[in-house]
Amino acid sequence: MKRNSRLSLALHTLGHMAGEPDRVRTSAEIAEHAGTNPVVVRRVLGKLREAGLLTSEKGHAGGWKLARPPRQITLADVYLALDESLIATDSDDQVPSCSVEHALHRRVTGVMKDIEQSLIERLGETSIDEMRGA
Amino acid sequence: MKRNSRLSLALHTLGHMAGEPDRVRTSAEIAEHAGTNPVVVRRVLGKLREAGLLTSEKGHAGGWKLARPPRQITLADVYLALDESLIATDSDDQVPSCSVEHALHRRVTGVMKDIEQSLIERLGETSIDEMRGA
DNA sequence: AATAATGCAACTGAGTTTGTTACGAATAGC
DNA sequence: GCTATTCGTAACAAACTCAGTTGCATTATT
Repeated sequence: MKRNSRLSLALHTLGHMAGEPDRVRTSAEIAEHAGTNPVVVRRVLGKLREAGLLTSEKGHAGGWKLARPPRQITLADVYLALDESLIATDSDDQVPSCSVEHALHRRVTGVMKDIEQSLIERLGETSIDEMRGA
Repeated sequence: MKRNSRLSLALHTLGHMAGEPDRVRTSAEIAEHAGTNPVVVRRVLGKLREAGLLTSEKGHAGGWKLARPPRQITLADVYLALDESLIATDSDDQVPSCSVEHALHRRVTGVMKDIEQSLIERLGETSIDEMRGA
């Protein structure tokens, strides 16, 4: 895998789950489908669980399941859950001292935040139901 | 610096240039403002030059300048010039063999491409003139 | 008790990216 | 022509990121 593999893994898995919402899947099963490792799956799906998109059960017959109907989970939910912040600006310890620089910096940051907001709104228009498979 | 520093560096520099479009700036000067290294600046701005957004002149009194009026350079131009592909899908050597998987894979890929297209369109609505400083 | 699953920490290896040095090529001014 | 200045590029080091892996504790079912 390469870049954005977390987002990709999340979307593929949710796409599967949207097809059979009631089926409980183990991380091993999901990892097999995705061609990766169960621990990696648990790491990514753990984020989605924290965000309330999935539930997981330990022990025998445990595994992962959607926490809501597929139509009520949007790509924005997934994006925010993964906390990727693709349009991230530089860190706060990087703010320039010069006032002209500072003004420009704030403007650039503001524009980037606007763009990210637009992206999130756009993502909110698509539910995982719209890419379900099987 | 951290993540997306290339995009950030490009936007900050273009923001400056949009404020004084005729002024020629050296990579050393730009690097000083950005708190980085001239070679790093040349690397990033080189991409923008390849895309036709900037011009550079060697030798005495050489340096960098906008190739077009600030209003005619959009954030989409910058994004595409840097070739970042934030919403990139996984590489082609990763396509699954199972037909069900394959169908889902194509759908997920399609959705991600749509999203990236939306992002680019949104970026095209803002020109670097709108974040000019000084 | 045995089995099967998640949760989590720690480590490794590959890959990416920034920073740096060095040097060649081109240009302007003297 | 000579010199100073600047870009262009290659090569390398250091830091960081990330997927993958192992190991083990915890929890739940049988």
